[in-house]
Amino acid sequence: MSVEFSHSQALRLLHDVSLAQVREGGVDLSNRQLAILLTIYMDLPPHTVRGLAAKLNVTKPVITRALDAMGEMDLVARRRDPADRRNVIVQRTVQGALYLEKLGDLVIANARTLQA
Amino acid sequence: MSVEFSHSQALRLLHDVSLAQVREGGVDLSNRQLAILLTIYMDLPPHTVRGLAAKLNVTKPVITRALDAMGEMDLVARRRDPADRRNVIVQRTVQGALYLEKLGDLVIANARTLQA
DNA sequence: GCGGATCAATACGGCTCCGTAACGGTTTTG
DNA sequence: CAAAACCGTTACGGAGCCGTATTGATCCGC
Repeated sequence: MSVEFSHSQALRLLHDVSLAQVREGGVDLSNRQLAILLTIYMDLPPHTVRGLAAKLNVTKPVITRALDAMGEMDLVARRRDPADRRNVIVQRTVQGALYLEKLGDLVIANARTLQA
Repeated sequence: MSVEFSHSQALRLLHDVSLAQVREGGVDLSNRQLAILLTIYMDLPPHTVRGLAAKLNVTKPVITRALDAMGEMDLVARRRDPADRRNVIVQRTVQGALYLEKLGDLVIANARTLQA
């Protein structure tokens, strides 16, 4: 089932969500970091640095640094691939799942208040 | 008319939109900048630096710097208030309206593809 | 008018992220 | 096995944004 809404509803939703994020002032991820985090949690594993870099069309150091930052916040975890020890497998964490759950709730709550 | 969707739909929408923004690699605004831009275009004018700072719960220099950056991209314009020359009135631009129109289209297009 | 209040902008030091390039560790190839 | 390929990380210089404090301009109360 697809979701339909108007142009102004779409912008209003973005506005309300980003405003809530800014006003809250808690965890504040860049657009790139959020894209990486959501990819890790919504696309099928396994996720490697190289794979994420290709999927997001950015360089590998960008992924490494984003994982450093989000790992510091316990939003993701890293682990060497035992099968090929050159690879790093990026894994989800309880903290990360919790963060995205709240983010999803925020979107839903704001979507519900949209006027046509 | 409100818009209802599921938790995973909400996150999928965020994922697709942020991914498109990152992959595209064009104009990339911080969360704060986007919140400011959307406020300028969706809330009733007039918009002052102080007013925006209060609405977003950030300090005034944050607004000034964001307006500097977005003004450089022609997404917003500044003008002294003739009635009280201490104030600066923030105005919309054609370029800014165009950017938000594309952004809204991106959200709508992605929302349409959501699966239940 | 003059002093204080109010507005936006700027100065400053610090932090984060960027892109390119180089690096060690691991695996594959010939 | 040695050489080449591959993977993730780190080094480096540069750019952008942060918060606090200050400045310069303008308005208001007495």
